[in-house]
Amino acid sequence: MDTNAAPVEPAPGHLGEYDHAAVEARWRRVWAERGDYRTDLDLPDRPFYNLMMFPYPSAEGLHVGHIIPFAGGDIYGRWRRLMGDTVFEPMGFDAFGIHSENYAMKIGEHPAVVMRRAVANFRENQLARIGSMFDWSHQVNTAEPSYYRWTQWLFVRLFNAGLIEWREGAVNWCPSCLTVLADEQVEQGRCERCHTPVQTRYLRQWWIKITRYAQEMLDALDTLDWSESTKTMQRNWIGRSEGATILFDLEGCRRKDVTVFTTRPDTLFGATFLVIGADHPELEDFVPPERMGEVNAWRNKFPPTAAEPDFSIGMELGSSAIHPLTGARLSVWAAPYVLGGYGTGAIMAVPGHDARDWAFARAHSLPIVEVITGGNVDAAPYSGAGTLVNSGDFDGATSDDGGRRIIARLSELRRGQSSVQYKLRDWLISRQRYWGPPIPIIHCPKDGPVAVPEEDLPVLLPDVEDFRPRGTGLSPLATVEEWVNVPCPKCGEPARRETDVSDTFLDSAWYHLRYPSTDFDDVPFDKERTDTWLPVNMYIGGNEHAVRHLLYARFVMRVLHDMGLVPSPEPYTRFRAHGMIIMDGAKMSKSRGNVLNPDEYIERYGADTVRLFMMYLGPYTLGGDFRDKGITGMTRFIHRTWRATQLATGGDVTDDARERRRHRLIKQVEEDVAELRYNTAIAYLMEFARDLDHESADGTARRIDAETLLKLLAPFAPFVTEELWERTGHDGSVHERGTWPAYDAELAAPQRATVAITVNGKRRGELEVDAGTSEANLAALALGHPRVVELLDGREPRKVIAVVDRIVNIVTG
RNA sequence: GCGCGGAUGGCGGAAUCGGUAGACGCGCGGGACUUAGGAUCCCGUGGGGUGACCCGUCCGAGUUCGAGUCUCGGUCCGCGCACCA
Repeated sequence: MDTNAAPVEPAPGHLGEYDHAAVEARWRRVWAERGDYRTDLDLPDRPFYNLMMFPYPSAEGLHVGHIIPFAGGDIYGRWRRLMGDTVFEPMGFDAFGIHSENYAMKIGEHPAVVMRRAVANFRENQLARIGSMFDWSHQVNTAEPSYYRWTQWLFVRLFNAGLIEWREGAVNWCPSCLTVLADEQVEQGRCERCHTPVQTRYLRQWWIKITRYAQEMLDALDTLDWSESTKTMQRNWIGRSEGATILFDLEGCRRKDVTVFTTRPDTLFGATFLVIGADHPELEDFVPPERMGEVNAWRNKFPPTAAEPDFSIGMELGSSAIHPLTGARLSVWAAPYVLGGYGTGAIMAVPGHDARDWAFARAHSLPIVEVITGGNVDAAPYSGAGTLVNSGDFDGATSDDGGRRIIARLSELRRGQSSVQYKLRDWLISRQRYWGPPIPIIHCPKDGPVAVPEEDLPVLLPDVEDFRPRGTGLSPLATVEEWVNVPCPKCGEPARRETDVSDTFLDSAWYHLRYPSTDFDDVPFDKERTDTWLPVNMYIGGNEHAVRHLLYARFVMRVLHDMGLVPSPEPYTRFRAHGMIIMDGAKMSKSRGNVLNPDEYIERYGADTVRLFMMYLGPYTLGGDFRDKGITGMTRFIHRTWRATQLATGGDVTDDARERRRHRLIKQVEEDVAELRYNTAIAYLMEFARDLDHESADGTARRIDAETLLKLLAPFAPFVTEELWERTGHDGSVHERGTWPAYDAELAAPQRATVAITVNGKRRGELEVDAGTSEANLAALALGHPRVVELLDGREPRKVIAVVDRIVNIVTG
């Protein structure tokens, strides 16, 4: 065969030009008109809820990074549909929140106006073009009253269940955003949105008691089919740690005693002082009355949320504590290095065996005692295990055993017990901002905080002109007198509305419940619909939401399940975190100025090409480097498919080798798509398309191979495959449910095998054999191989290892 | 600091249970067709020698007939958490 000959081209015009813009516009229109992607939610055959994290509609629009979840999730959904599932794939908008509000302020427009414009742009100009089969008849928008009415309903239900509390606490205050931030919105002491150093304020706020579910949520992680990285992050965030609580008596202050938490009860005899968190809500109770003023002045002097720990900051309070076993008198300190919000907010300091306590003791000339052998505590803290010394009766015990015995002794004295603590904190949901759902509470002078009756919901967000935050600790809503003043729902006396709005994460914590029920306005989620569709079968999104959104959503689902309102305690059966797309080795972000708009790529190459290209960049769950150079490879692939499938008109249907090749392809693509290994699935399709193209050129290409290629490619490139399906004479859609080709495992298995021959581990030849040729036969064939005979030169091999279909290794002396 | 990933040609990445390293694509080289091509198609492409040979998967040890893959030690990169007692 002349290898340089170009394939025979058909007469010009025969195939038509591939015009991606025309093809995609046409099928977008046809699909919309026919309602191909409207799901019958009431009579699903095999319901499959395929969800992708919804975006917040920023004014900048989508960037190429968004294609990853939206196209990647859609490919999976389209595949499930071809496999026979009734796939529900909705999309919506996380439209409330500080981010949208800040942008509105920047451009001096009302957030509602900005939001409506951004949503329209996202939906009509961007999401609609990427070829995902979103069912827009069930769109969700968290900023619409028809949605946030039910967010408020959820708040009321949580409140009535005793899971929401109004209490004072040290909170993170962003002096630029002029609002409270949750702990997880603070990054290294700075606001995650504007990077301003965060301050601490003491305010009365609304908290959701998520900590009650810490253990349950930790345990249930084992039952979830989620990305391991995500589960690990949740485990770390929940942060279970085991240890003991120990009671110390106090003298010289209002409090009689204090409980501390430690993970090292074996070091109890090394405790030489106590430290109370500087942000402890009841710090004053630890201070002798005459020193109260001095301590408060000190406490207000420094920002407790410092970026870098500073162990020189601390103050001796003047009261003292009594060691529960030795009776020794220990000094009591306050310092910011101890967190008022974790454990009991107070610690016993064991400077010999804890690095932080050691640094503090050194800075303040406090005694350091060795109670565990293994280091030199004068030179450095030793935090490993060892043998107890200077510990009275417990000397000589190991750390483990000593710890257990000390807890037992404390227990007898009613001075301590083993204990479990979690890093997870309660969820602070108050925001002193405008652009969110008003918290549905009315404060009555007589009845205290009263939930707005469910029939009075929604509490509409009043339309105010000046929505900018005040910085007073009060939301802009507080200035709307006619809105704030209402009668108490309980007693009818004059009362005032809560003026804070709730955290955006409350909106997104339950949106998966709303999608199937958007056509119900009397309930947040219809029972039957919810039982049919929940939990979500597949959820795809970024790992940046691993611990907040995903944890809150799990919490809400669990609570609703305990209330008997939803069929499962977990919202998402399967979750996969997609990888991050980087650009020139750097994360894509606005601040780097390397955010790419997908519109121009779709315009230029078409959505099919862009989808394929993005999925081909690297392993889906690891991400990859975006360099648009390689996109031409995808254009070639689609052109090749365009040509090859239209020219494959007949062929020998019974051709055994080609039939085996076809079955093998189906198996490979199916197995890869099931595990989101899109890059390798595409590689197999390209290989197949290349072969088919060559066969088309010499007129032997089989129609069934073309059909198979179109079916397998359909989830990746929905437009062009649909067009070609029609052009190759088919009625109906290539995406029709349940039409994925089946493969025969026997046919998919290779029939011939190339077996390598190695001598002492070095490759010296190969054998072409029937697949499954026995080890004995392989060994015999290998020993008869001329090259092997030559190398052995009459010597007897010491050992011959043969592995069926793989290798023969001959070992000589 | 702690936790979790990762390191393979010029580049992105393949490689099942430990069994032919480099699938597929980009780029590059050569060719075909063209007035031209940054269009399209075909062939080649880890490095070195250029005869069937040697060297090659971050570095160093180890286990094994055989290691990209397993074990131990180290380096570098990314992500997450970061005073959590």
